[in-house]
Amino acid sequence: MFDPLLHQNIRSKLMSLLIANEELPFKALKEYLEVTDGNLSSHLSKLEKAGYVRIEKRFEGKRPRTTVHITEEGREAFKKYIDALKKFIEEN
Amino acid sequence: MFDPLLHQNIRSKLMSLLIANEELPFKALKEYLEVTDGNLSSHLSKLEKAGYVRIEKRFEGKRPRTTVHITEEGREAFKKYIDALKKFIEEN
DNA sequence: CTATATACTTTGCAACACAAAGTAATTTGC
DNA sequence: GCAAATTACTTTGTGTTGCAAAGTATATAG
Repeated sequence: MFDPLLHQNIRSKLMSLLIANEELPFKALKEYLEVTDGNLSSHLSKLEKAGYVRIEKRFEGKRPRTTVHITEEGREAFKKYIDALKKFIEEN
Repeated sequence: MFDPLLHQNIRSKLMSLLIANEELPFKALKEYLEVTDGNLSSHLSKLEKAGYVRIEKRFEGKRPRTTVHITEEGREAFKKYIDALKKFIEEN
């Protein structure tokens, strides 16, 4: 079984972006993924709830600045997911 | 974007089985995939509606015998999907 | 000082994934 | 030989998802 949290279009790409970039702002993710604000927000909540990402809210001057970071748990889960995909591909 | 019809746990494996076996009976699929009848039935309908599989109902003696076959369209879609996965993996 | 923009979150809803119940024929036990 | 269990599915019901639209709150522009 592929981790159902990661075997999903937006979330698999989101995690991939977070692996490559230690810290990504909400807006950047939104643009890379071409999703609406609400959609991204709900996917992030789901990943956060699972402990795969950490969401950091701080202020830059007076504007809110939400950045997303992958956690160790998220990194491991993603690695496992990629390994499962590799195995799947080898069989096909 | 991964084909959302194929980027799903049960359906990606189902299609993989159909690629490897020219014809598979309902029951065999059910056992390989470890799903309930209803769940398999609905996934098959979805794939059939998309033109990815052909569902053949014939009688073996007097018992209904439903077998599932991949279509040319399904084969192509799966190939594209696998290629997309490969690309994704190479980047990760 | 109203109007537009930025940066999100909450709400609402259609589509989805799944199991449980239903249907129909068929074989088994007594 | 007929009730009970099995085979082979389909339909129904329901909680969960995925998504966009609307909402909130502050900030900048005209």
